Amino acid sequence: MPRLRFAPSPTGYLHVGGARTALFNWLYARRHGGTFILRIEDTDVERNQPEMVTGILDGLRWLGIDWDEGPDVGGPHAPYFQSQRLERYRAAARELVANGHAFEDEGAIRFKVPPGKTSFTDSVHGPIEFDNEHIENFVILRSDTHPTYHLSVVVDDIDMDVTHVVRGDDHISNTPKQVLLYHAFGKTPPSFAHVPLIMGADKQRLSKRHGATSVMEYEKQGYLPEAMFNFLSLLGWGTGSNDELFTKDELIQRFNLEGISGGNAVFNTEKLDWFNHRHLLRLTDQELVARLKGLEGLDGLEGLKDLSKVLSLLRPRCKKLTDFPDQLRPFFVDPTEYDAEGVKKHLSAPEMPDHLNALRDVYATVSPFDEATLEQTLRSLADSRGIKAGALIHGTRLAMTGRMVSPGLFEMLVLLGRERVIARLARFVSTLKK
RNA sequence: GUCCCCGUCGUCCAGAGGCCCAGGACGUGGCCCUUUCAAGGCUAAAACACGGGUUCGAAUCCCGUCGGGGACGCCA
Repeated sequence: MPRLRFAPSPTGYLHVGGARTALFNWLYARRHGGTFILRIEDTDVERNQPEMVTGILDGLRWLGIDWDEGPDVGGPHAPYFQSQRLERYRAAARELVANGHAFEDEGAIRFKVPPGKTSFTDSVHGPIEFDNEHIENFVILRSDTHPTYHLSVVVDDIDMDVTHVVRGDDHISNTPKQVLLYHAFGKTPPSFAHVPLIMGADKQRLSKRHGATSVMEYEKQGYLPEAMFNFLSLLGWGTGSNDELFTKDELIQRFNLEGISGGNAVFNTEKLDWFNHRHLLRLTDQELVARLKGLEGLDGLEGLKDLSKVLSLLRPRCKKLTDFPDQLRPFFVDPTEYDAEGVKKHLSAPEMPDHLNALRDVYATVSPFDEATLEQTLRSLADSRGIKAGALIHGTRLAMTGRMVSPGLFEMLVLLGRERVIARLARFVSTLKK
């Protein structure tokens, strides 16, 4: 059974690049019934920020990536924090010195790179070969007796029986050093898959100046984890088909290392938005309400009359969760202000208040109070008064929402109910007369 | 500078010698629907970096050039 790991160092939040790497590892492990390990590489005392561990864990959990071994859950190879395994690395370094594979140098221990070539087969890039003369005798144990990255990953990956290393492209040139270490320890290297990096719109490596790069930032902005998951998994990987909209399970079924592309991928927020919209549409009402919980201005959402109908009216108009509060407003409170431009555009005719009054009168008694009847009523009223139905519709929309844009008017009227419709019309007319 | 990776529409992905005068998606334009805004339907524009080979035949293989990215730390 394959064993894979995601090994972040807690020097910052979980960014989309790291998340994508974790995702591929997880997908592969789940696809093949393997094990997914989370290991914290916190050997750099200087840059390490312990509080970031929580941030990274939260990011993974939000995406729905769980781990079989690692922090919180433990496992047969605990501890999963490198800072707690220092003795192991020191022993390993001593072993290499004893073997003649490493030597002391100003208090540090360096690996003795042998002459020749070092090669490995990458699942994404195929065979890759480096001439050892381009590899310096690299440090494996610092003079403060902390291990360097190369030593700790290799020792841990050996100890933890890691079979597949899936990581960012930027590690390709580190790989020969690590392969050399495996050989020095008398072990066979795992298989490697180096996935392309995620770039910003300017094709530069993703960084703060590209705006949101933290996974949790996307949660704040109203993105769904399943949408982010779907989007990220298809950044640098293709299923081979033309379909793109997938659930997590579908992605697991399809995932394979061979489908990972060799070139860098640009993070396209517009496409993320589209994925989010589509996944939003797939949510049941219950799920949607649960996701919406906690957003400002949505107190009492669950008790809203005809909630399900209201939501289906708004769904096509929302890309993100954060779009809902604003769209939902008219269903919670009467408008207190009316779009000035809209009033000017649609209510400038002096007889408009009268028309709206007349509409209010018929709406007060019309029955049934349903879409078809309301529309018919409005249209024949407009007819008899010699005005366009559109004029009355726009005016009524302003009265109901205070705005120029809204979902379909008649659908809204029904959901608002006779009382509110009448009251809002009356209020709007009195405002107009002032 | 040295080494490594990569190079198909603006972007993501398909294409693993003839099925490709290159396909899907996002975005963009147009049309339809329509009470506004969305959504939806239809449709259009849009790419094999360049130059040499190999081959009856190349987006697909080889070489070179150019371009992009990455690595060259007692960071990970």
